[in-house]
Amino acid sequence: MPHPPVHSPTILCTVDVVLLTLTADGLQVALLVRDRAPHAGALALPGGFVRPTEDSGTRDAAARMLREKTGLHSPYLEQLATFSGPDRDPRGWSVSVVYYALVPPMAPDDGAPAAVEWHPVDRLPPLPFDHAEIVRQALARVRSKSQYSSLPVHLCGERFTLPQLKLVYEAVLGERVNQVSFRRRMDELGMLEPMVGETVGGAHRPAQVWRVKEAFRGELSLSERVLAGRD
Amino acid sequence: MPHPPVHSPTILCTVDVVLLTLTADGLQVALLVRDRAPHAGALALPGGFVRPTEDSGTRDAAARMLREKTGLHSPYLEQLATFSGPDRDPRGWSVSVVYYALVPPMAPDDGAPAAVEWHPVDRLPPLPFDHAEIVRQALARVRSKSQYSSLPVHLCGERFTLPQLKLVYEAVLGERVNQVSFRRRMDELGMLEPMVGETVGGAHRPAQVWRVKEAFRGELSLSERVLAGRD
DNA sequence: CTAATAGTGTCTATAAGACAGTATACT
DNA sequence: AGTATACTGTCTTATAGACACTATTAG
Repeated sequence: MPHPPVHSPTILCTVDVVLLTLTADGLQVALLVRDRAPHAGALALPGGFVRPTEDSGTRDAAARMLREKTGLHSPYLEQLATFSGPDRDPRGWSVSVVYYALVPPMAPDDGAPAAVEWHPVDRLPPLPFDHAEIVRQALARVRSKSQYSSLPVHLCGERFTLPQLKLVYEAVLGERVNQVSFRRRMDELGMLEPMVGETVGGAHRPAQVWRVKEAFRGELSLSERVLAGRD
Repeated sequence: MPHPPVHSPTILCTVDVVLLTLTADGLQVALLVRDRAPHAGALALPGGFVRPTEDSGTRDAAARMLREKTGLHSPYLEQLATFSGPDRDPRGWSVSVVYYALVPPMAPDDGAPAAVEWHPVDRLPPLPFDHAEIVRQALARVRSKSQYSSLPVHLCGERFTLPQLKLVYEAVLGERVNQVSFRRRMDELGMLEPMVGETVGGAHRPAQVWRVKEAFRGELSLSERVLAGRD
């Protein structure tokens, strides 16, 4: 049986994850202090080697990386792209399959190891490898997909109000969203259901609480049209 | 210096290419007869092992694969996704970074080795590995991107008429395109320039010949809106 | 002149945005 | 009652599609 070119130098096969959340300070990306060379001590994306004995695929490896390194489970985990080349990792020719994940903002000690540092995506520290470029592409993807899909709901908790969700879209897209159109679209998508009777709101008229319908949980709703048109 | 887990079984790192063209019989995908195990003799996507000593990245490997196996150079070559797992290749745990390419229909003996077989995408023979799924995803991507970008121009030759280009969009999208809207959009994109004086057309009014402007060649024009609305 | 395709002008339908109104809480 | 926010009704504007008209060629 013919075999791969064993005479060739080994290719390092890794997975990296761009884990994003949204706080009052905008989109944040999870960074970890690397505990080993190369770049020991530096802040970098969670990642590591694929383990053929454990992982059933790179997606599985990415989920494992999240679990082991951040203590998180993200229901939304999607492949971004694969980065490769002889120079991106000083250890040798490497291939990194990159995933991105979106999670709701966490309570301060919500099981996440203290090692996780959240950094605003527009004020990142210098990152090792090609991680800066990877984050840039992840952001572009998230912003692009948010135009015509329900992606941003993964940045909300399980229950949310439409004004809250609108703010999330605005934060991700970086521009104002038309209130009337936004509500029309969310209605047309048919993806949300009101928690009847449940409202939240402090000093003024309380807002209806919604959640994603069972059938739509875990996957995205795609729209033919732009979901969040400008105001 | 810490090293990758050398005790782990090797991960096979490969590249596959979904090469598409458009003929009167619709979208066609390039298949090659495999000359070695596994699946020797079967029709499969062009692909092979990444060669760290030769390739500067997986994109480069994909371009090499195209060149070596089909004799073609495709100006449009984009990463589709990466497929991985223990079972997709009988030789072991593998990662395949898949690219897709679009080329104009070729003259019968335009340098392509005889080994290249073009098959209509909607009537493919059984394919080995996970190549059927890969082709499916490539088609979905191409159709999706054609909605709002100039992608289909890569299926035309260097010069084309607007009626021809409209037919290409219709073939890719699988639905009729509104003539007036189509011309409006192509005009607004500002990507095409007329070859003044050049027209083609047989028995009736000849059509203006166009080409992609220098500045837009090699890259896509993206539109905020749907490029090819229904008729 | 006819036929057939290329290309345009313009009306209509649809969808998005603006804006102002009503609704409902807390003070 | 006042005020601030939630939500809605409706007018205006922008964009897409339908349709018919003109343009240009061959025969």
